[in-house]
Amino acid sequence: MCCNTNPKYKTMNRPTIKDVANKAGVSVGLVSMVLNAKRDENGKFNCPVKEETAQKVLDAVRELDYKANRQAAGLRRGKMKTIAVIVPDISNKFFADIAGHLEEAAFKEGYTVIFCSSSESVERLSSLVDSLYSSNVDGMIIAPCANSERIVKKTSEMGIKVVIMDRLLPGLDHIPSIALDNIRAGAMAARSFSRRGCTKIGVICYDTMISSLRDRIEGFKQEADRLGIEHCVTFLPYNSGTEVFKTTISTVLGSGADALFFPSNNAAVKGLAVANTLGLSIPGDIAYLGFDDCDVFEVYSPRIPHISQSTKEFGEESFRMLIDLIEGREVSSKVLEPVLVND
Amino acid sequence: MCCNTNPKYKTMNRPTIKDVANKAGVSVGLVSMVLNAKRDENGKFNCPVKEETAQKVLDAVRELDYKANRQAAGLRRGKMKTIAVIVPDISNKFFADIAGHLEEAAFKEGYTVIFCSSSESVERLSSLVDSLYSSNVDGMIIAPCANSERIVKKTSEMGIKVVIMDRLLPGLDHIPSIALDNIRAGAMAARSFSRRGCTKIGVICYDTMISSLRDRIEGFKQEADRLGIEHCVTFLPYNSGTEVFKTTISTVLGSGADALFFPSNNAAVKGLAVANTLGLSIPGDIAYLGFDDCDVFEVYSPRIPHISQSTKEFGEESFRMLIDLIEGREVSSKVLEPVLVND
DNA sequence: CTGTTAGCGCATTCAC
DNA sequence: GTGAATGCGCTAACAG
Repeated sequence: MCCNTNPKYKTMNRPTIKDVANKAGVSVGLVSMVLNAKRDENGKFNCPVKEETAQKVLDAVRELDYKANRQAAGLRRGKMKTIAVIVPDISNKFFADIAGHLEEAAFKEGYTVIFCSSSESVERLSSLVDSLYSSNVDGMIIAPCANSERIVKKTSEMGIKVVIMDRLLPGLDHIPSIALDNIRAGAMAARSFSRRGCTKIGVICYDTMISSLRDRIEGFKQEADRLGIEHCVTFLPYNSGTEVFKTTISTVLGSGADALFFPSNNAAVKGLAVANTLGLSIPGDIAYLGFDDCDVFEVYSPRIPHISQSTKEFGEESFRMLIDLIEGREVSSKVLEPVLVND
Repeated sequence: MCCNTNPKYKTMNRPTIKDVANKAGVSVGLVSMVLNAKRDENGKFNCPVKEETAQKVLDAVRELDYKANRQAAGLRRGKMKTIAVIVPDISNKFFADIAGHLEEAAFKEGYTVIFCSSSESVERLSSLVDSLYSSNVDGMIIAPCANSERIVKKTSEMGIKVVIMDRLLPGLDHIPSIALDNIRAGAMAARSFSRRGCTKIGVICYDTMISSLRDRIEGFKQEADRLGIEHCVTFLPYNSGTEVFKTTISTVLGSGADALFFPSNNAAVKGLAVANTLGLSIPGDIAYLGFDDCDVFEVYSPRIPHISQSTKEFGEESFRMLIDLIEGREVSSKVLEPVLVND
């Protein structure tokens, strides 16, 4: 059926460009040309091939169900039309949503996206970068985990096009990034509680030292101080269990807090469940403010106020930035605006 | 710095195997040999190279920070040491967990895993398969969406090694699959309610016609009938909003049901939130049974009973099956056992 | 033990 | 407009 019958190279038995050329009665060069030619709005090829020849090629392609080998093309061209996205935790809804929008945007431009999860581990991130580098991806969008500035720096220095997402890294200002204005988000939170007449706010979050969380808390503190609102911040070990949340929330409320602010989605959801367990009515007994667009916030009755970041913007913009970078255009970092929902 | 200075081929300016060979003062063949040789437990190479030469190569690799080009290797070898996993929804915790375990298992064997999400769309699945096929992945693990038997069949016929996961497809018994004993899971649910003294059970789920859901309901019905327990099943449009859940649950309970069974995780979580909103106490007012290991089930007080499938087994076993398939070994389909938790 | 070399599938000059 | 020839980085076969 196919031309590649040389038993020495037991490559998959697929139609190659040569098979197409044979079937169409033209040369491989022509086939390649036709297949890679851009078509204008009328469907005409804007390359020097006879319309008739092009049709023969297309027919052969269809008959053989030929699919180009991206590997060979990439090898020859030096570009794979593939980008990789590395997030700290693909099971986090925020990143999963971004992944969806990113894929959407990339698909439209003919790019393939590969998703990987670093599991908040520097070692895993490092090994992922190596593997993806070896696969010749054209670029990477990285939401780095804590303490990964060395890896990300190295990645960029290896010549890989990199866009940093969601979390900023110290000392890497020269690498384009896209992140929320987290300082502003924190301030927003403080003002929201102020409007609701709260007097003492307990802030609860995991103690992962990532910039986004740090900035949210920093922004919150500054604005709360300015507004003269009392507050206390509690850091919990990463992925603490229910019991830890329970005692923490009890303690915080026992100390006189009338409001809770969870500056990250997972903590906010867990906190909500625990508040339920403790028989707390929201907003009856305490004011609450979560982060990101979690289903539960909308499902709750009444809806839970939260600060939202646009996963659509994150996905689409980060992709655009990376493509600009890959294609040699000037790219500058981007700051997204937080939005208060259900306030 | 590197050898590839031919401006005609503007491939990425990376060290190639040739650079390593030059630096080490040996031939490219030797470098390839050393780099691909397996090492026994003592770290010795079990291939005919002098220990000393091997060391020279390794040194050169380290100095140049050389990383092999998998593309070229894959092209030449006909194998990419890469598998793809396509799930209907990467933001579903069940699949996200499987993804984690799969990656773990694959990593140990030197395989790279690519995750993709079909968004429950046949068209998206089809385009993903094409793209992955073009990338020469060695095999795919597919959790198919509804009505995708044609695509999966075609994929398998194209010569791609395929393992079907989680959901079975009619007429594709010749393709190895791994799935839960969903009939049994359904029966388990019925018996759980029976033990708890429930008399009428409302079953609520999305109306996606996938085998897993169908079987769970089928198994439930059979066993409930055998036990003489009343039941009624309500199908909701896929991803229905809160309001739909609210009215449905109200209706079901209004009709005299004293228990709710949600045979899929997302519906179970949403149902739980809505039950909260309605002021229902669980298990005080109604008995509840969810599916899969969702955080909220454990966070709730008292814990919510649910039927669990081992994502670890799914991940590890599906990978093992695919590798066996790729390496030409005999592979037979696998059925996993459900486990009742918090009962 | 080690060097040499062909060719994987494709894109791209350069002739004609 | 089209065909032929070259080489991307690598592995595997073979020669020495």
